[in-house]
Amino acid sequence: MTIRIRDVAKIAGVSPTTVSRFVNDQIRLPEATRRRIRLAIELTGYRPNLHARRLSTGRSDSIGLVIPDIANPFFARLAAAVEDEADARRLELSLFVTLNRPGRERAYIEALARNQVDGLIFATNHAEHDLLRAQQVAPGRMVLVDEDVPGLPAPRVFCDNYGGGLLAGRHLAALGHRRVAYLGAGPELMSGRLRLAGLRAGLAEGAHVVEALCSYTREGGAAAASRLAARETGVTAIFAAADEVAIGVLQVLRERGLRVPDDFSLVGFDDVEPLHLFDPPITAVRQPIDAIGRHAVDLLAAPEDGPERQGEMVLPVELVERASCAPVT
Amino acid sequence: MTIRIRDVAKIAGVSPTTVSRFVNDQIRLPEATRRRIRLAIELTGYRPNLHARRLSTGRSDSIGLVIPDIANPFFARLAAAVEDEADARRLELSLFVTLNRPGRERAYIEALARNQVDGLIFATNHAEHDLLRAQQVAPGRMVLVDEDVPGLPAPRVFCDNYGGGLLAGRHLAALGHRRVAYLGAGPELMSGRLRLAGLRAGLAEGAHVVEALCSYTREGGAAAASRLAARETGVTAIFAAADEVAIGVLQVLRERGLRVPDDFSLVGFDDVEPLHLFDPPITAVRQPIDAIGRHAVDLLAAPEDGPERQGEMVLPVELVERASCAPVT
DNA sequence: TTGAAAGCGCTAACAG
DNA sequence: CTGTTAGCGCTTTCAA
Repeated sequence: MTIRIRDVAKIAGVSPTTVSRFVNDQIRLPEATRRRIRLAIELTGYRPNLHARRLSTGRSDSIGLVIPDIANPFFARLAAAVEDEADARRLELSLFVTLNRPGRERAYIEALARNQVDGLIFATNHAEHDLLRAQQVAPGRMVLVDEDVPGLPAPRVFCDNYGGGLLAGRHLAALGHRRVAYLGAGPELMSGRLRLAGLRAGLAEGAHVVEALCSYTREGGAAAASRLAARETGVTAIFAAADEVAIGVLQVLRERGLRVPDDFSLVGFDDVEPLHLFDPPITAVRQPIDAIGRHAVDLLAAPEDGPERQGEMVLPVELVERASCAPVT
Repeated sequence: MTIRIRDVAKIAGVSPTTVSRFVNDQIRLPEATRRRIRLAIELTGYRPNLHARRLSTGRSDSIGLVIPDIANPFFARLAAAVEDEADARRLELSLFVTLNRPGRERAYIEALARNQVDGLIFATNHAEHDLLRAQQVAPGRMVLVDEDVPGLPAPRVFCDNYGGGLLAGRHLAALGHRRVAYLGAGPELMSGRLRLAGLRAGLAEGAHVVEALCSYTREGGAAAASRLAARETGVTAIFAAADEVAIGVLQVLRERGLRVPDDFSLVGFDDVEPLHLFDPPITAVRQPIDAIGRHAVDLLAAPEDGPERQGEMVLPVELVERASCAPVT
């Protein structure tokens, strides 16, 4: 007992075509007819069947957001931005969580290929990119955010990773730090490569950086911090290349009775956690997450082959100074 | 130049029906036939068209999660749990964010009515429920979580709000607090009503609670704390009925040079933020967020009219003691 | 300006 | 066990 478009048409005394055009707002009708159709719709409680429309048009007016983990505040914020922009464009948003599993990443690209969604905003946090590169992705239907997948033909929206590292490095250098630890992703990830390079560039000539590579998670940060503590490195400051890493570091430091900034200075990256309420408030590089999300949706919704479909968009970061960095004594 | 099921069928020398059944895994075929079909699919790169399937079956194998705000860590965690369980059941997840706007809430219920999704997991944080009650919701297609909508015919999954308040109240009572502030939603919301009632019940006979009602947001918490500070209440402890509220409180307290727990004891609710790293580490009632999410999906996926389709599920909470509460001096 | 008719690609009765 | 046939409900070309 579903109401079909032809039921409405019959009642309104017009053809299904006319009702369809009316509903989709692509026809100008005499007021009398408008009223009759409107009435018929009201009367029957007619609701267009989305699946039928989608089959017919081949579009779904929906996009997918592919991220490693929605419980991670960084991606949650990104999702909020994407959702808001998508909603403004009347696009439905599907949430695709990968947990960094290649199988899931492939499945979601597959979903795109099946037209389950019209486009994909894709963020990945792991280095096994061969799987992705092998996939055929229709042009204009995918945009990469946060992290690069070399060779994948899609526009990109990143923050200024190098600039962020640079800001952190200079800040630490100004405080006199000459041995600093880098905790974050390795060079196989663009973000790791760039943040580290920026850090190096920002530090004083001849300064030394100790690398303790880890994933951008609390566990990763904690493990890296433990490894670091086990060695005699002479490090006086720590650059955690993600807030989650900083949290892991903080946990380990606290367990060992080490204090920030007295024993180590610390700077984070992302600035999405309530870092200002921590003990101590944490200095961090702030990512323009909202802008990243908005631009990504923009690119997906932009007219095919527009000029902005190409290339890479790099958004500026800023350093938010708080109380976790002190001059070296 | 899309590959249709009949192309595959032709190549494999069978009927479309057979291919359909094969693809949907609802037929046992001679190995030879299996191979021919598999080969044809491989050869053509055939991908079933989801929209066609959905139109044909009337199902979409997708559910929607309706929440106020995905950037709120509580809902982000809930989303993670829901996503995980949905994925395990091969259900697609649409993210519907309302920002507590009644218009959006209605739109998403509408999406359900249109079969855009098969079911809805619905969380709302505001009191204007008339709009919702007015909507017709097909039975078994919606489950309420986190907050109640009186009169809406759907199963419910909540945490033990009363029990949480009780735990907080007893804890504070044991420390000798006799004047405590409640910061959170008012009685129009089930959570507010129950958490407050629990708190009252947990406190000592004759203890006094000062209500400073506010939304479950940082801003709400900050505003309520400011109002509270402006009055001479003699309060020695604060029960923030959500982590976000506690964060707002902490901000205001810090600005005014007030200290926790020296000047005020503080207990939060949810325990989803990294409260253990705050200054000081915050005591809080912990919600079983993952369980809530899983059960919600369960209920949606459960066979129609199963026994568990009815009624209300209340999941236990626990008190996580940290350093934000001190005995009253 | 309006409508008839032909799909969109798949599934599921029903018949063989 | 396999295939034929008739839709699912909408959009859209094309003709009137």
